[in-house]
Amino acid sequence: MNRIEPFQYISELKDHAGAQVELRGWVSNRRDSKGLVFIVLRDGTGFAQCVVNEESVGAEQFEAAKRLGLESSVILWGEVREDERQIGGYEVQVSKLQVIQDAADYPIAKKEHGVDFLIENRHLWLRSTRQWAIMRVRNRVIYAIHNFFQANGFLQMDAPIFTGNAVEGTTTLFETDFFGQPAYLSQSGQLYGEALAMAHGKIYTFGPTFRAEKSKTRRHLSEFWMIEPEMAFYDLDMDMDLIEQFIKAVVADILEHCKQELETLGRNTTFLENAVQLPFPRVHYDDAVRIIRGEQDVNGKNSIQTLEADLEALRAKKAECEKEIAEREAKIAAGGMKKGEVNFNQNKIDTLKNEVKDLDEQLTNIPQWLESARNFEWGGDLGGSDETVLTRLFDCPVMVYNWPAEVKAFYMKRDPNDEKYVKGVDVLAPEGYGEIVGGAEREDNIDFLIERINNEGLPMEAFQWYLDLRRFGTVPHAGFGLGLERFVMWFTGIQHIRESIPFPRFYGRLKP
RNA sequence: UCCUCCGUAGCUCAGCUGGUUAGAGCAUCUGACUGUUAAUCAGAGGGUCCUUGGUUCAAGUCCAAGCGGGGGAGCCA
Repeated sequence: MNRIEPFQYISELKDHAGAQVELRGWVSNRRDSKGLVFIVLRDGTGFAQCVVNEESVGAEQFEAAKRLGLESSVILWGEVREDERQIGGYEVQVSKLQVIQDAADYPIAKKEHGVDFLIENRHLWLRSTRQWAIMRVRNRVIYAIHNFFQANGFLQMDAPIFTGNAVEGTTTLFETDFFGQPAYLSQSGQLYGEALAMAHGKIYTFGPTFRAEKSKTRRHLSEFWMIEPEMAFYDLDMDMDLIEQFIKAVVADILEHCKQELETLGRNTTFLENAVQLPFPRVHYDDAVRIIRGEQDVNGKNSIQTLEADLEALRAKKAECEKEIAEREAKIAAGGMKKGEVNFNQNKIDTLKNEVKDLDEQLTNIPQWLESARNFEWGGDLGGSDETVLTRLFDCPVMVYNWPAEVKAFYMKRDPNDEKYVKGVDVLAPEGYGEIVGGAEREDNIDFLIERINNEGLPMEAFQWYLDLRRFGTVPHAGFGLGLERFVMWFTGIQHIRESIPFPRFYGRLKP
């Protein structure tokens, strides 16, 4: 488009070195010294330090700048100077300043906050550096996903959000009133995706999904976004090939286009780079069970021993933290310290104490995980901890395929070689991020499908339209579902899925 | 639904085996400082210790119930 804005953006400063610019934005931080005020301005495209000098702007504007509250909105004019010490490498020497609004008592302070407080102020929290970076990665992930599918002959087709029945029959759904009859918020667009694949060959849906489970974990949401491709004439092997190429393409795109954001987030990109370079291991469910139970090693690594070593390492780390806390406390108690030094040590102690809390939580969880891994029985679904145990042994995403039929949904195709199994696949991300993709070849035989619907006790009437897809030109086909937020979580390295979506909805949280 | 941890200033937290008037940092306000990076320094204001009940001469601290929250299990992406 032709340029509309009569002002410049922080992201453009590098093109204006030595020149005058006009910036419009918000005061994300302010410090002052005699005759100088340092404003860290943010405008959505980035952050830049702007220096207000009393001699350049005069007493009146200087006083105004000195009093600006955090998140005040301002317009600044000034000269761009290169300065290696600054974020982005540039700063602005302000010659004129106009305050749009002087904001008072911004609730989010320049210090640590608890999760609950931050979620309560999510509408403001989104302005902070980390959240800003996460949202930019999210945007690029969405863009890269569309790019990949659009470039490879897939049509984007949306599934309905109101549905008359549950897809898998197992999960709790949100019930609403649809002109007098009960309707459920969609928990998956997959069945509709299959109908569209029979019309267009290769399609994908990209929409919100809803689960009413009262989950209280760092990787569950009540409302999240799912991408569900569906391909006619694909079997499970082709499905897995697609999943792998797709994930590699999106990861590569993010590594290329979100360098700055990943750096801001302090993300170690080793595993992301691995995901682009290394072939994803494909592990049969039976092998996964043996690996989890510690009966089969992977590249010389044993699951139980690895977990026990992790436990030992955590204990050592905790002891180290406690030692440092004691040392710093003793130093403070000894006295003779300047106030600033006391504060510095006190802050260190606070950080360490929080670390110890986190470690304690892991120390109570891991023994339970060990117990669950040792006693894992063939035929069960992998729990969150089992996923961690398994992925801990690999350096890139792992695909577990051929699952026991009982633990998977009715629409998955039974393996003709052994009917105990269905041709499903779960993709587990490394670094403890767990299941990011669930996919399968679909049952294309109408008789088997009817049998499964009956066995699960699902209402046959609701599935008649779906069975039509098998009555009229049934073909082998496959697809998968990808959780956008879990994907974003893994890319950004964040510990909580609630940070991966602008306004998270989860058990107990409907506002803001 | 189950297990587990937590609830003290606007925010993050300390407060020991119950014992004077409830503590710190940040934030806010006043002042100092011409290069700060969560700036620093001096000072000021700021409290229903989640609620209810109990034990006690005495409860932020102990006990019980409730409410709210974190993490995990189940369920899944």
